[in-house]
Amino acid sequence: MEDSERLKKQKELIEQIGRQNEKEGFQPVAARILGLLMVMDKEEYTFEEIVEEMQISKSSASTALKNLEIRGIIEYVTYSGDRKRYFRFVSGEIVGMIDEMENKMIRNLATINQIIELKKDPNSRNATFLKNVLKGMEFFIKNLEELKIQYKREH
Amino acid sequence: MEDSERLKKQKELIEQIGRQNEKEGFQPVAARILGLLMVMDKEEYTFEEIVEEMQISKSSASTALKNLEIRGIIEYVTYSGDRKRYFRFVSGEIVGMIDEMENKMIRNLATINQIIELKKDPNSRNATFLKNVLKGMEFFIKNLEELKIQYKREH
DNA sequence: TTTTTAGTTCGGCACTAATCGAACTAGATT
DNA sequence: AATCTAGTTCGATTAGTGCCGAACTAAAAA
Repeated sequence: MEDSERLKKQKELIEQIGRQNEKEGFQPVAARILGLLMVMDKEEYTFEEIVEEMQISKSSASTALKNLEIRGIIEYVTYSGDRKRYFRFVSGEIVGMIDEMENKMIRNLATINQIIELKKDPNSRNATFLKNVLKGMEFFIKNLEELKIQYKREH
Repeated sequence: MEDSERLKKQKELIEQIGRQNEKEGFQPVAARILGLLMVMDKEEYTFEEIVEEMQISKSSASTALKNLEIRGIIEYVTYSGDRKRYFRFVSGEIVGMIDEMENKMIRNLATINQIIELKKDPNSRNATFLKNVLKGMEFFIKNLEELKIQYKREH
């Protein structure tokens, strides 16, 4: 593929990833910066370069980058003798992603337990439904735990 | 537990679930209606009852209920000789939840593949990182598939 | 045929979130 | 000491959501 064609496709992909990330709760600018840092061949962007590339104000860049950094999705490095920050994305550890999913499930599990405990009739439609969900969640959480161990062993 | 005390705790739980659901992208009113339908002992609420209970306008109720229904989270039933709709929450099938998670992963996987394909240097830091993430995701997706089968067999 | 019931749709207000520009800061350079 | 660089912080503005009331509709009841 020609370089110019690849660049064009990369830009399109950044936009697509941007929209995808917006759905994950990122603000538009942050979502696209993240896309930039993932997609482009250049792997470390300075603050100024991001402002240039994305056509955004310095203040927007500043807030977006801070947010992304706090969430642990990007980081920056510096090189001695150079005051600039070089931003790059932090590789998402797959086990960490699974952990996150699991934690969310565990929180939901706790809530569902609370609902059931407050039911007058523990055999009502909803109570029964919720108990089933609970059982299923417990099954998957237990097995995810094992999968994580297996994955760590294999890699 | 006394009925009045339970009711009080149920109301609190609805509020808590409401806030939780807001974080999942539901609008405040929809988030709390969902809580109501899950928590209360009464398992089918009419439109009017929801308006009453939640102290919201009919229009808000209408939009919130439509949204929840479109998302497949609640449904309504009718009884012959009664024009009212009786809303209730749809029990989340655990396997369905896992499917959803899996589909999200698969979509991410497709995106990551696109990124890698557009990289000039397939051995660059980011390309390598992304390939690792890809491998991990494939591992978990494959095994989730097996877990689902096992779960279905056991239940 | 008129009225009532059970909602839906629409326009607008209120509030929140996103982005901007301008002023500022702290460290490096001249 | 003054200037430059690399950002940050702080209102102001704009864009977007959420919710409401009022008007509307379609079916049932009187």
